[in-house]
Amino acid sequence: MDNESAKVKIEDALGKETIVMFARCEVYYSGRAESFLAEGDRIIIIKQDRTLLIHQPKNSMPINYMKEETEYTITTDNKELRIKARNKKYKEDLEVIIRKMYFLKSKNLEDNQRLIIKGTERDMADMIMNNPKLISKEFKPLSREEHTKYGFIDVFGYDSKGNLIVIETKRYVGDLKAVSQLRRYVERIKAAKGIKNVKGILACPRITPNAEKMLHDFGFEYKRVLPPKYLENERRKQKKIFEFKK
Amino acid sequence: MDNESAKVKIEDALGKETIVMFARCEVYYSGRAESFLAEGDRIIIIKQDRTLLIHQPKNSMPINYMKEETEYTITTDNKELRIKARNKKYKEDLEVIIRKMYFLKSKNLEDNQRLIIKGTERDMADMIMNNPKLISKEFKPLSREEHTKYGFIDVFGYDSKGNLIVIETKRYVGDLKAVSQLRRYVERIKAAKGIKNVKGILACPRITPNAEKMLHDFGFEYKRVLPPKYLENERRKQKKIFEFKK
DNA sequence: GGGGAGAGATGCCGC
DNA sequence: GCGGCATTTCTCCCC
Repeated sequence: MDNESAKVKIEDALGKETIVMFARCEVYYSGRAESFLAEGDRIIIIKQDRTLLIHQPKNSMPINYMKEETEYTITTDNKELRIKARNKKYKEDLEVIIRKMYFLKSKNLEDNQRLIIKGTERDMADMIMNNPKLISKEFKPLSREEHTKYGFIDVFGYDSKGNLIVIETKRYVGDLKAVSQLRRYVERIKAAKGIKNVKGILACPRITPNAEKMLHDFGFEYKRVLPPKYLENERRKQKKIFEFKK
Repeated sequence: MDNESAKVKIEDALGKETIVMFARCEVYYSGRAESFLAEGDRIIIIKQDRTLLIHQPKNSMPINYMKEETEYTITTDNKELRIKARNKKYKEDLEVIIRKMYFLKSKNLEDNQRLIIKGTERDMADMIMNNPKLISKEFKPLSREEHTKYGFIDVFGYDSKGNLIVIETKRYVGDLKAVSQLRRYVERIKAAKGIKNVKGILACPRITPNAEKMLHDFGFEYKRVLPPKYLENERRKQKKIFEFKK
């Protein structure tokens, strides 16, 4: 395909059809950072919302990209096709210099579906609210997403001894960051209420050794809790996979 | 294209060529979480390293995906083409049920280039190491990436009054997390060295109000520092963009 | 729009 | 492999 035809095709499709190209190109980016990618073969996608994605033939992340509502200027001569992309909102500029267009295709795609997802940290906190015994027999939950100046508490409550309880949940591994987060909330609650009997609990399936050490240094507790999806997996181990489908 | 031909094309290209499809499909995923995506038009990509990407016609993130080294099983009948993807390492499964294959293309792409990038947090810390006056006239840097049990310190040093200095850098906005991080390091240094005269400095272009409050609560300092790329931008404001293109 | 935090985060580096 | 952490993070929610 010659450069002039490619230019026309892209301009006609922009904002109406999703465009996919295989092309040999180099890429310049300037915005939140600055980057340069030397010549190589890539997949270039311009979506219907004017999102730009440039993918190398390996790895899952795009090597360069621009967000939705980007403006495009296409220029061409005998040797090159240049796609200049500018996003005013994010103050970003990107230029693709295409040295060889192997292939270009565009099509209007219709898709208004949203992903339905289960097994998130939110589900985990909800599970604890609904079944506080997962933390302990004494735990009484009060609220979810309690707002403090120093952030939001996942689950907030008290126990039979009159202690306030701050719970931070993690769906996978509790790490140093999670302990820091918990500490911030516990101290904020102590300061805000002017009391000292506030306990911190980190609820997650696993914890790193350093995080556990730090947790104990500050007098907090680790409570092993599995996210809801694992429980479901337990229940249907004998059943076949994907049975959750709707 | 009939399902049987598509199946053969995909099987032939797998691991050798990058495959791009426009297809009407639904998607099931089970692994770290579980998800379902009802029928719609999407771009499906299988890269040469067996990475799978499914993109809707809007937004920059893939709606579903599988990592490199995924194994594929393609099955078909008159009505559907099913792509079953399994990743043993990450214990993830995904299934794409294609109801309409609009288009399929594959090609071997050659690309061994790596992105050259400037203006990262690492560059910012390096800049402070090389030009400590950006922090203050008294600051003397000692090391980058100093390791402690509670994490790595971006820039570590001392001042003319004999205080140790811990600097945490952020390339954009300093937030509560950044202050927590700084605090962790300062306390760790105090504990490890058994001393009290350790100062914490958060070096970044901007800081959130709550973070600034927390910073002052703990006796730390905010030092406004711009990442190197902004400085370069200043220098070449009159020049045309993309001149950095090395 | 800013602030705060999760994400099927991913990717990088170090041990 | 795990740990710790930045990311052109992105996305969502709430004020």
